[in-house]
Parts: sequence; structure tokens; C-alpha cells
Amino acid sequence: MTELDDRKIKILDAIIRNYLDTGEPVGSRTISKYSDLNLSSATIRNEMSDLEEMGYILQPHTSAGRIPSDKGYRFYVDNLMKEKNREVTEMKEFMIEHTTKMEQVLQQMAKVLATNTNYAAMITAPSYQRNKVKFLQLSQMDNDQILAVIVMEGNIVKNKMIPTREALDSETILKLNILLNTSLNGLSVEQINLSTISKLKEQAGIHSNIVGDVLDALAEAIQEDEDLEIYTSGATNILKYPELSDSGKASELLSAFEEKQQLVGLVNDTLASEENGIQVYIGDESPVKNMKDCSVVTATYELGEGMQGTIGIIGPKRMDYENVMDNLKTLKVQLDTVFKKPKKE
Amino acid sequence: MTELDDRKIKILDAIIRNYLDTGEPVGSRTISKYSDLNLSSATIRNEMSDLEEMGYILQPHTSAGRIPSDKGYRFYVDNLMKEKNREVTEMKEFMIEHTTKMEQVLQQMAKVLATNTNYAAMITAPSYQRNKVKFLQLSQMDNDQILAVIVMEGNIVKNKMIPTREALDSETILKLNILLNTSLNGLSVEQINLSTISKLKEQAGIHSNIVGDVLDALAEAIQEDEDLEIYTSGATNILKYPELSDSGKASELLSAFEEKQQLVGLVNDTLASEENGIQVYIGDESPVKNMKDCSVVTATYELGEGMQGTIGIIGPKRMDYENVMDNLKTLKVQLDTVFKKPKKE
DNA sequence: ATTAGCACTCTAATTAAATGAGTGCTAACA
DNA sequence: TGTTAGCACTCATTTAATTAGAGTGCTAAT
Repeated sequence: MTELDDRKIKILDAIIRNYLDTGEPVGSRTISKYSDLNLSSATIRNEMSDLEEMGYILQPHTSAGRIPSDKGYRFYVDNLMKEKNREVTEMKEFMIEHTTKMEQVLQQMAKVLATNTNYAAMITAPSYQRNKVKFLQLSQMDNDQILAVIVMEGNIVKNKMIPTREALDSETILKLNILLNTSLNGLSVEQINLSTISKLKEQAGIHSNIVGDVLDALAEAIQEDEDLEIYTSGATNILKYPELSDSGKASELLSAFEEKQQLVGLVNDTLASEENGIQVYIGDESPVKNMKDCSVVTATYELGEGMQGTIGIIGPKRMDYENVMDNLKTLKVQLDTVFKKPKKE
Repeated sequence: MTELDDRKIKILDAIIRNYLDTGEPVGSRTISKYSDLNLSSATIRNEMSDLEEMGYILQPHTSAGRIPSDKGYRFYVDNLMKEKNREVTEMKEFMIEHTTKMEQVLQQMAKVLATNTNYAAMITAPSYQRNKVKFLQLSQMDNDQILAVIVMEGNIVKNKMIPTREALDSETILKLNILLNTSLNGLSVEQINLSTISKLKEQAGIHSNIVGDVLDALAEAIQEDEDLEIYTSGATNILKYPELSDSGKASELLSAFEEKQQLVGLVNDTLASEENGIQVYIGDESPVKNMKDCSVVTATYELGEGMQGTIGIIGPKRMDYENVMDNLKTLKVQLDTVFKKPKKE
């Protein structure tokens, strides 16, 4: 008996669905009564015993019903779960109410996701590495500082103060601006590599060191943010689920959300192994060890040209996978339209 | 017996200190043994009975010791507490490791505060209203957008995309930039009022509507952030205190930290009633109702010219007030030096 | 192969009893 | 008159014992 036969599958399905619903271990009698199999509880018991031996379900203790094991959940997610296909409209109205800044859009998205699912949600800004430079400007601030402003595709603006040895006259600044813009415009951040830089420096002549400083500073500014830009919402939803809310676990999880740094692991793992775009981590499968008692569902979204970001939901293993995945899928579509079509007004 | 005599004060002090230490209701016998009063427990009992009648302490139930009431804590904070006077150096090293951005400094501060006290910490950026405009620049982005960058004292940079009807030629932009800079440079944000604006518009001639748009957009950009810039850290510390960590309360409090919006009330109240700069809210005294089971200690810091921000600690009523206030005071001093002395490197 | 029936297991809920910290009061004392 | 010893009383907390019930596993009959 190495394969699951049809009847076992039906029973496993029933057990898991029931458990997702109630959160209580489910017994043979329940399945016998509330399924269309028309089998006695005794028969179910035998089958359950087999399912347990095969590792799909387990008993919290001898005289309790069964709950799904990680393997069981995995089977459910891979084979049993039905995909909903909701209309994509619903979310829209919530989403963007004339927010022009990307941060706000993302923060808003996280909130919607958290509210819709009642789990904790996270979302990262798309990596800037492949984003293209659209505009670049230096301005003399005072005697020893230059302000550099960079605008990327999607109107993402970064700025940085650059300390300088001495003030530059306005003509030099103007020249530098023209030089930088003509050479870098349209390049992606990751394309600005050593050879580009040295070529630029050459062209800059006596100001080559300034150019170097500027590029360094920009790289730094972009890098700084890259680490941080994870938006979260509904972290406190975790407290709603008793299996996660006992003081120790809750505290660890909530810290992970507060620090955000720990979520990076999740993001990277998701970006690395892109399957159909949605990843489900059940318990120990998660790359973040604090989350071994949770399930994590993540998806990548793409903004064309390979710029991608990550969205994710963290909740109890007993999670409404169907709803979560539906939500993520919907949001994914939304994100595409939001960023691709430049917004008017 | 309307006034506290000396002995009662000593007993009250002993009760509160003991309770802050242990978190357990304290009984007459404890005080009798561990104080220098040399009184029998019976005498203490009589005094405690009086103190209870006067509202300084209370019994969780008949056969328990006493714990301080809000009134008791208040008396302690106002009259009994000793002020520490720690050296100001200690914090420094943690604090700024070549972070140039204010956000990062503030975030770091919050973290230090939370780590030092083991409570939840918050900190707001100083209000921009009184900050002075240092530099202002418009740049044509594409056919229907202008990028406006504004730099304020303390190198705080804001930017905003402004939609326009048609593109402006570079000469016009140049003129506008000169106009804006000469007229606004050195003015504080709140000084840019209607009369300034109308004067500016007049000078701008045919481009007056653009000027209007620009100023509106800037005002909006500044306002947007003003609401949001509250940094927090250590919110999960709340879970360390049993009196706050039962699911209901913890969840409310943590949400308050997640939403941040709720903390605004605290900030405003603190800014409004500046006493010696440090405010203590005990239980119901707090302007935020979710925090009626906590104590909140806040302070304002000032950056000269009336720009002020707020720092705060939220923890259980049974809080180490001495340590908290000491920390806040120290940080306050730190903040002054950090922002006032322009950082080199 | 399926099922009815029954003994068995183990958790969770309920109740009862024991413990002990702490009070309030009274009467004696200095 | 203020202080203290002594004692009865209260009540939350702990421990133990009991019960109830859900669910299983096994066996024998269908």
C-alpha cells in the first residue's frame, strides 16, 4: 500500500477541509456522517489508521481525532485544493485613492491583503537593480555638499547628499548634469558597471573624481533602501490563532515582522525558485526558521524588464489556502496594471 | 487625616518600590521586615488601611497584599522618585554609525531606547512646519510632469511629481527656479502663507498657475509625511509583561503600534502641554484610550527655531520610571547635539 | 470488504479539599 | 495614646480526585 487509492484521497480531503474549518481534530464519526462516502465510522477508522501510517495525518494524542501533518497539507495544496477564480475587480476600489507614491501604494496593498485574509501580509518593492535611470540631477547645496537626485522608471525618486572638497561653479555642474544624463539615461542600475563608470570618468576630465563620488553615493542610496523596503500589515492578526499566539511563538513572529530583516530570507528564497509564481511553504519548509509553526505563501510580481517584487502571507498551517492563493493571484494582476500603466491625474 | 504624614509617605514609598521590583502585591509583613521603620506588621497594617482609604493603594482581593493605585503611582512620580543622573556618553556609540539620513537616525534611536528600557519606544521626526526652506528645484521630467525637490534645514529632502498641462521650455524652468529660490529661501514652511503665495504668483506672470501647482504639491508632500513619520521599536516588549500580554490587551496595543496613527494623539498632547519637557501619563491619564492599562512617558526635543519632535516610552504601570525618565532625558540631550552640529565625513 | 459492538485510553471539565498569604479586629502593653 | 501580639477569618491558588465524553482499536458477525 504505497499509493493513495481514490477512497483514501477522498477521506484525506474530507479530514483536511474539516480541520481547516473547525481547527479541531476530526474523528471517524464526523467523516462517516458528513461525507458522501456512505461508510461506517469503523471503515473510516481503518482507512485513517492507514493514512496515519503513511504520514498524511496524525493524532495529537491517543484518544483524539486526526489532524493533517505537514505532508498532508502538502498533498492538499498540490492535489486537492480547488482554485477559485474570482473577478479581479473587487480589490481595485480599496486600492489606490490618488496615492502617487509607490511606498503608499505598497503599504496600502499590504493592508488590503491582511484585511482580506486575516493573516499577516508583507510586500516588497521591486528590486531596483533592473530599473532604468530616467533622470539624474546634481545641484550645489552649499560649499561642501552636492544634492544628487535620481529618478527611475515608475517615477521612483531617490536622493543623496554628497560631500565635496570644494564648491563647483554652476557651469561645471551644468556640464556634469548633461554628461551624466546623456550617458546613463536608459541604462538599468545593474548596467552601470565598472566599464561604464571608467568611460564616464574619462569624459569628465578634471572632474572625474566628482563623478566617481556621485556614482558611489547613488549606488549606496539605492542599496540602503533595497534592504529595507519591506512593507507589512496585519502582523497582529497572528494573535488571532491560538496555535501561534502563545507568548513565546507570538513574540518571535511579531519580532520578525518588526525587524523586517528576517523576512528578507523569505523574499530571496521566493525570487530564487520561481515555479508558477506562487510558493507555499508549510511548516519546516520555510526558509525562515521562526516560522516553522506557520505556513507561508508567497508570490512574485513582475513589472516588465525583469523587475520583480514579492508578496507574501504568513498564517497558521491551518490556513485557508484557497482564499490566500486567490488573493495573491489577484493582487499580482493588480500590481502589474498599477505600475505599468502610467497614472494620469 | 487629609494629608500624608511622614511615616505614611515612607510606607507608601516602600510599598511602591517593592511592587515595582516584584510585581507581586505587597503585604504588611514584608514592609515591616524590609524597611528601616522598625514597626510591627500590625502597625503597618493600620497605616496601609489608611492609605487604602485615601486612595493611594488598593487590594486586588480581600486576602491579598496591596498594590499602588494610579493615584499612588502619581504621588510616587511627583514626589518620591529619585532622579538618576547618568553620564550622557554611554549611548553615543550605539547611535550613529555614519547614517546620514534622518529617518535612520530616528529609527536607531527608537531601537536604543527600546533596548535600554525593555519597553516599547516611539519617536517622531520634528515637525516640518517651522523648518526653513534651503533649496528648491523644479525639473522637467517628461511632457506632462515636473519633478519638484525641496531641501530644508537639516538636509531633509522631499520630492513630488507635479502633473502639468504642457511641457515648459528650459528657460522658463530656469526662471521659475530662480524666482522660487529667491523668494522662499530662508522662510519656514509655515511662513509660506497666502500672501507670500499671491505675491509669488504675481511675479510669475503667465506661469502663475504653475507656481500655484508647485506650492500646493509641496505643501501636500510635506503634509503627507507629517502624519506618518513616527518610528517605533520594541513593540513586542509589551508581551513581556503579563499584565499587558493577555490576548485582548496585547492585540490592541500592538495594533496601535502597527497603525501608528493612534500614536498621534500622544504626540499632540505632549507637544501641547509642555511642562519641564517630560510628561508622565499613568493609566487613564493617557490621551490614547487603548493605553489605559499602561503608563506612557513622553518628552519633547527641540532643534532650535521651535522645531520640535516627541519621544516616548510605553510600558506597564509598574514601570521603572526612574530609568525611563533618565533615558529620555539623556536621549533628549543627544538629539540636540546630533542635529545641531552638522556632521562631517 | 464492511460493519456493529464493546473495551479501553486519554483529555478536559468538574468538584473537593488543602494550603497559605494576608487582613481586620481586639485586648494588652508601654 | 500609639504600638503590638494574637487569633479568627477570607479568599486566591494549588493539588488531588472524579467524572464525562470523544475517539480509537480490535474482534466477530454479516
